Amino acid sequence: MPSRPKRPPPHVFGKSRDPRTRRFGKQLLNWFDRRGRRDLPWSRSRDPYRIWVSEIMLQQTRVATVIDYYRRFMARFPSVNQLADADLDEVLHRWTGLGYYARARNLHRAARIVADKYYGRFPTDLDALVQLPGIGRSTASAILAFALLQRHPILDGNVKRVLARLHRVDGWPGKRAVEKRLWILAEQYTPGDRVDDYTQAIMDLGSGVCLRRNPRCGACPVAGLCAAHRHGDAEAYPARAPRKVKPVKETGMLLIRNERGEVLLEQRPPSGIWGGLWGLPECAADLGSTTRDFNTLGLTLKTGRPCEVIRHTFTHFHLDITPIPARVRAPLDTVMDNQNRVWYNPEQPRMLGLAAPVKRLIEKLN
DNA sequence: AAATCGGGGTT
DNA sequence: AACCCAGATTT
Repeated sequence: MPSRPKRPPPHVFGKSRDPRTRRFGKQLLNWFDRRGRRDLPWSRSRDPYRIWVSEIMLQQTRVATVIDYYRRFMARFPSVNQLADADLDEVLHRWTGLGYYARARNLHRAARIVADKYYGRFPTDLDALVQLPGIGRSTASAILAFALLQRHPILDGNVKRVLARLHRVDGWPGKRAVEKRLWILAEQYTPGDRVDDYTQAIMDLGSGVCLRRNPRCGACPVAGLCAAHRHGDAEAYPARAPRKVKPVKETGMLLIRNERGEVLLEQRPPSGIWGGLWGLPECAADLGSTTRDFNTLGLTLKTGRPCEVIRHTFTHFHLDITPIPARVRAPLDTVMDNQNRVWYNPEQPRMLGLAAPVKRLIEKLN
């Protein structure tokens, strides 16, 4: 555990900040001192590893869900070296239920880089941290602010909302110009003194008070400084993304059972949809009942009547999946490539990361 | 059904 | 620099 660094003296920063900015920080920290949560497993930690894992988990999941996963994850991988030594499949398995497996893969990759290149110690400058997979500017800043009390602004979804309302920033934050403006505001407001508390406070304000809908402006410590609150249109900020029509794509998924009731899974290519996860072999959606050779699988299959289509929706398209049950009639000469294929027993799930709809389909087999 | 969200990737 | 993409959950 790294030793706790001293806080920079207050006079180093903050003297030149304008009164409004300082009032914001003061009122926010005051609120945090009274209402802030400090009882979470990663709260008050100065260990970059613990902070990093919590930040990655929290990117995609709410606090209440993260707590248990975080405890288990930390119990199994107490240090970055132990995470680096683990098999990816086990890391993915421990992640099952949190979703967003790409982040677990990045976590594992980054752990190996930290272990190999930095001898298990996290880099202490922003640029080096941002080089690590899965760590962008905001996450890197949060790690350095919490672990080393370095003054860096963060800009996660909660902070974006707070700042967009505070200054009635027009436009969708997905646009470069809007995001840039928000980063400038974030930089302006970030204090040198108590940067860790400030960072936690502004995130908590966004997640607990400055809600996307029905913001609790009555409970907000900085409502008096908020332009949107003054105009009574807080909910209009930040502007929402322009929406588009989602195309529908179709695929068939083979539920191939063997005589032991196991189902055949394939590991997907490392990039693209469900990258690196295990899934069912795909085929044409309109494959009828038939017996035919599947040369790529090395099997002769008898496919049955297709099951009901399930729709899985991504940000950009709908995927209509037709599950097609199948039995193995005979192995072909082609050798099963054991690296990428596995017989999976739904009764005794193995340590594999499964794509969400695949998991649903397999669970329905029981 | 729509909105959400930081990071990665492409042009 | 200015986009688009992935993925799963909540509302």
